[in-house]
Amino acid sequence: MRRDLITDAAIQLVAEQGMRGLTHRAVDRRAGLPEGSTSAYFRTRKALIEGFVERLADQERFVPDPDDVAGSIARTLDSWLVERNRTLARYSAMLEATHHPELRPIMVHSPREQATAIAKMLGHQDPERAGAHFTAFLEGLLFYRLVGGGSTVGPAPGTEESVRDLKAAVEKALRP
Amino acid sequence: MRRDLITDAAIQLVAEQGMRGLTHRAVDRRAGLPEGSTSAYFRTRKALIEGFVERLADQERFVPDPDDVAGSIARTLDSWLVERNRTLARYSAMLEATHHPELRPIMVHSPREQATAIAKMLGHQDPERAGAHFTAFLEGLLFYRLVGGGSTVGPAPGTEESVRDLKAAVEKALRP
DNA sequence: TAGAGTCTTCTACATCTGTAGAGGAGGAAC
DNA sequence: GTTCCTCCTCTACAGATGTAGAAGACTCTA
Repeated sequence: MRRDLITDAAIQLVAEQGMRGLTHRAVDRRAGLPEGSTSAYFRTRKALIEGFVERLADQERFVPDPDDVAGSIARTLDSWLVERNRTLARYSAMLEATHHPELRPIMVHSPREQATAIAKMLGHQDPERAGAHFTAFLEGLLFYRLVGGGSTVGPAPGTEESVRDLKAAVEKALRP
Repeated sequence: MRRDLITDAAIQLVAEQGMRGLTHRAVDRRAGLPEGSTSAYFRTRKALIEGFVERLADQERFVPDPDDVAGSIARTLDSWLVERNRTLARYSAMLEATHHPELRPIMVHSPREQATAIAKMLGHQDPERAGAHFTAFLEGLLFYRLVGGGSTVGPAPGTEESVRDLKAAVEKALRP
């Protein structure tokens, strides 16, 4: 699918060079397509941005295992660290949404409601707030590991140690 | 000081339009200076970026009150939420540092060592890790409040309620 | 007051970017 | 085979951008 080829190239570009690197022609080159291809599929830059954010949102799906909440969350986080570029692109997109409101509905961000549900399940009083804090913690864990101080921090993603470390942190955050 | 005028305008621009909005001429306009001013002070775009990141780093100084660790941290966090644009610009800079290594030494990010020290003080075993998790949590709290789901979340910054909410979160995170 | 040195403004230009449209290639329908 | 339609590639162009240097305004010293 040409369209996915293009949005995937856009994601890589944004991860590697930031939003500034996202130009029609740069995407053409990155995807190995003839000049003008990206411009044909996404006539405006706004459309291109929305296209790549949609692609990001499509690929994002997470269902926690009720028998191993902390473990499944830790594994998911670790996989996001492994897919470094996708996650970096996601942060760029979130920052972009700050001054580009049309993007917000695309990145619905159901995680928050999930977190509230989990907090309720674990018997927090005020699960609303606990869920928000929990989400913040996860978001921060990820962000900090990926860009904290400008570069990666902590055990190498994809290893057992990484998952273990993440799991310990998640367990602590889940504690009432 | 012309130089500070320029870097301050750059910070606002980046917060409002992202890195892409950071161009020499846009900074001139934003700062109300004649065209060419920014270009004279920062001949290349790279220099301009480094200039504004330095300015950000200069303004960032945090010393926790040992008698009220959680409270002083919470108040600082709240003040960063109030200075929304500065904090947003900082996130843009962190993302930028990902593919622009020269920026890393500028944003030294001492918070991490401070966090380790605090963790040690509070008697955590493995203060290294506890400090890292704590920093991640704070970073996440901030990030999530400011850009979570694409827009601001939680109690209005600058209010007593905001500080109280933050303090509760910080206290929990500080618990061994 | 004259001169030297710095700060500021203006102008130039090659390159890149967003966006549009013209036309071709290929396949399906008839 | 002809017609139609969709998908793709190429070209054009106005405007923005990075960067450099020329020239004017200002400031301080002697």
